[in-house]
Amino acid sequence: MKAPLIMHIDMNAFFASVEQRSNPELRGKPIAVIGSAKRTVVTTASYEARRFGVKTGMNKWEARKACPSLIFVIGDNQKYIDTSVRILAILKDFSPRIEAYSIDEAFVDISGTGSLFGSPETLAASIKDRIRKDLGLTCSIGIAPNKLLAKLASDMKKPDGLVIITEESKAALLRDLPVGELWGIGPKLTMHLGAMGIRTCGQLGAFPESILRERFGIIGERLKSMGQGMDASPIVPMGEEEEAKSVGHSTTLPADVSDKAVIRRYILKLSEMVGARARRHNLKGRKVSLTLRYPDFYTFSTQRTLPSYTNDTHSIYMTALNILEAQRLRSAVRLIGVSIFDIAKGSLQMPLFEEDRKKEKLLEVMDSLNMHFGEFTLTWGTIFEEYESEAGVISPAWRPSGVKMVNVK
DNA sequence: TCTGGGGTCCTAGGACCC
DNA sequence: TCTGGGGTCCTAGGACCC
Repeated sequence: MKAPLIMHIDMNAFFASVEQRSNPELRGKPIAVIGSAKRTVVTTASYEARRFGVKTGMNKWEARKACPSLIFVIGDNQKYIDTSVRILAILKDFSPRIEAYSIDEAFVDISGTGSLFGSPETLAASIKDRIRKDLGLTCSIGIAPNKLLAKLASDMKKPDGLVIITEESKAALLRDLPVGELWGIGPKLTMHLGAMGIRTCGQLGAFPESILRERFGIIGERLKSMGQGMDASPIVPMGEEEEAKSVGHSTTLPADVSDKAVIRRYILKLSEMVGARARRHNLKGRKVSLTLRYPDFYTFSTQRTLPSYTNDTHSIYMTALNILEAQRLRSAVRLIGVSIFDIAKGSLQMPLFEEDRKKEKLLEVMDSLNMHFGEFTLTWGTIFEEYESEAGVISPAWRPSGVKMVNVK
């Protein structure tokens, strides 16, 4: 049996690089890709901007303060989607087993490709070449026996890096590596582990599993093996992904809102976005949740279980509205979110009654019209123009196809 | 004139049933 | 008057990821 070999490809400053590629005036300059909404954050900073300390997640003012000459570019999701699809097509030439992990990252199973494409170094060089020639973009590539280490490797040299970790080299690498560098160990776990005297992967890998398990539950079982650089998680090739488990949309309002009528209209818009996307993919949910965020960032969501599975905008809206009406708002609201979950494939849940069938027909017509004439041409109730300009930032949970191919205008 | 949006997985506690 | 345990469903919330 051939030894598993996994490649992780991480596009360098993806959105910013695509913008610099398509607009020569931006090349070599500090730029930050942002959303078009009023309260937006930096999605990606170019390497020139990063040198000034501009980071993902900064708001515009923080970013401007870090780098006064920073150029803000409003992101163009369709451009990134098209580019991502082309990258995946290039990867397809090298292996059929590709996991589109996010819009700018992919795992490729390159086990046993040696006879076709040469050594891992040669293969990585060929892929980098194709991406550079065809798209004018650079990427960092990590190659290792599993996904955990491949991801770590691609992160070790940026931009345009290539790092290979082998079974033989991993122990020396992990010995002094901070645990927080590992994929899946975030700030909180780093803190808790630190309090236990565990700071490096070497220490984590040598720690008694029983204690980790006791302290961290099911995650604890994995932690020790992660510290040892072991990971059995499989590549999930494109087209073999599991069905989505939830479908949702949320929006940060241009300004905090306390008027319930306005909040209701946003809930309607979000319900329609959720319903339309779920219907497009024939998914129905049995639970609806409404999320509210207050100006102090206190965020909570309340869910309600429905008697049957639905993807009907009206049902989603009414349920979310019921949740809202049961709340006493603490203050003005900053963010509103609506999602459905506990998902079933729609065809498994045929409507029982004629009324429901008629409603479904109506929704189908509405959806097809909206598809031709743009979102929200037709919808339940009134959606005012004032909301049309709200634009989102593309989700990294994005997939080239299926329900996760969200493209918020 | 602060702090986006879309996800997954896990845990804990309470209701309810046998 | 005091004593269970197991199982499922449900909700809320947190950690993590890009």
